Amino acid sequence: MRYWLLKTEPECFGIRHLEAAPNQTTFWDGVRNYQARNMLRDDMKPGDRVLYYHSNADPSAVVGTAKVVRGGYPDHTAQDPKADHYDPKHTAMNPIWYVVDVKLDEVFPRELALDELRSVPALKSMELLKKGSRLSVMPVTKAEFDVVVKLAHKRVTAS
DNA sequence: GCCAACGTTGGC
DNA sequence: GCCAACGTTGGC
Repeated sequence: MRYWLLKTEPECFGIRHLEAAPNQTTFWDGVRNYQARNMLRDDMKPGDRVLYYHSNADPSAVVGTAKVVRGGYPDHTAQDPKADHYDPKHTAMNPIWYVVDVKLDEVFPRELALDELRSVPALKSMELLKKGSRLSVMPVTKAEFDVVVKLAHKRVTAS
């Protein structure tokens, strides 16, 4: 089993959208970057765990967890000329872009904003926290995943 | 809105 | 295959 971090924008497909989706499941589409595509297509398998991250948010934060329920399969939205991420080079015969299905695990009792994550020594080498890391899919270690989940459940004491 | 950090494109 | 120009991402 592997561990991942997926980025969404809260207004676009935030964790509340996932929560409201039928069966709390949706396909995670719109990736148009080859490195990220390769991970979706080749590496993400049912049962993998996912940290759900909100980017361009106030504050940007990890807000919950999800599970991969279906591994990479072609992103049909790439074939829709009206879709945001339409790509004429993508066809049913020769798909370029891929999606996975994810199902909500948990909305964290509290968000873990970037600055808080940065303050945790165990997360120092987390991909998300590296300068210039822009991929919307990135691998996370089991240790990092566990630390983040634990932290989200830790009661915050007034300082 | 600024800007750094990438990725992609295309001329050569 | 190099590299400049351009586009996008995303934190701030």
